[in-house]
Amino acid sequence: MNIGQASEQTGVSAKMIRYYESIGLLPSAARRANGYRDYSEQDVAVLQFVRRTRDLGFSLEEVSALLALWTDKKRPSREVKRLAETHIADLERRMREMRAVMKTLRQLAQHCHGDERSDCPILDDLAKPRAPGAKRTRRH
Amino acid sequence: MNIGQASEQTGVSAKMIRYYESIGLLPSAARRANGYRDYSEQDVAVLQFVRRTRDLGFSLEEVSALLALWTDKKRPSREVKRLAETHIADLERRMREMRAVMKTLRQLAQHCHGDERSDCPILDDLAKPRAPGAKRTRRH
DNA sequence: CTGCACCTTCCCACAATGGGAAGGTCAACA
DNA sequence: TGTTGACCTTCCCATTGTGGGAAGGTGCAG
Repeated sequence: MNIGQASEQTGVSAKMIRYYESIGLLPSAARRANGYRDYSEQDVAVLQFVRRTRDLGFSLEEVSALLALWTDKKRPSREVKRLAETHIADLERRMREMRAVMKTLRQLAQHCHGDERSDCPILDDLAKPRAPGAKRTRRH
Repeated sequence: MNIGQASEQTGVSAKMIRYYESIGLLPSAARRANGYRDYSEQDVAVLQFVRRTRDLGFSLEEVSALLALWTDKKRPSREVKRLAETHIADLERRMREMRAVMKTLRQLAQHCHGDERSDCPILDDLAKPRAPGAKRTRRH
């Protein structure tokens, strides 16, 4: 089947399918005489695997590792579990950070009257030097 | 003061200060005879404002809007509050998504025995077509 | 044969940030 | 005085995923 059909069946855009192939996440697709990529049901299954793991927030690098584990019939399930748990821990850390930020923001918003008047505790507070312990955390 | 001092006092890297200036988030800094940027206490206050709003997860675009509201003495506080609340709602949405994903992942991890054996329900499950209602949500 | 929908590759853009090269400047110290 | 090292300057490149679009080939339906 053409890349368009494969895209439709998996929810992965044609653009991304080509990109995944170009970076080596996926093996080179079979080609037909006219140069069009040709996808089998097997290929579609792999794309669905990628789609699903991406939906769960795994990075392409992690997807790649999971894919390798998936196709390696002899790997121990321990590795898979470790990957999943690392990812869960990461999500937990990010959620803790977000909770703290939301708490601050809610407090700020609560004290802002939000009307025609121009004095606004939110802005006053934002202008202060940063809170102790605030970190340069990169969200991904 | 030099950009290095300004960076140290605000926690914004010199690289980023120059970048913020280049994209127009900050006005062009004053220059000394030798071409070095020269920062006043006022400038440092603005940088601290930026730093703090960034820490709270506002995008540069949102920071830009907040900065404009901050320096416009006549703006109604309603606008600021709306921006903050939009941001809070966005964080809440993302946290809901993350919670759902974590629930799925925890269930998967729980059923994976995680030992030497190779059969692994995580991978089996990931290989299935995506769950109904799964969306292509962009995290930022 | 024409038109349209598809495919191909290639380059550009985004958000924010860091890395580093190549070169100018300044202060301190021998 | 000269050198050294810590600054500063601009400029380009990489990152992570994704989309947009150009320029050109293909295939099918009317």
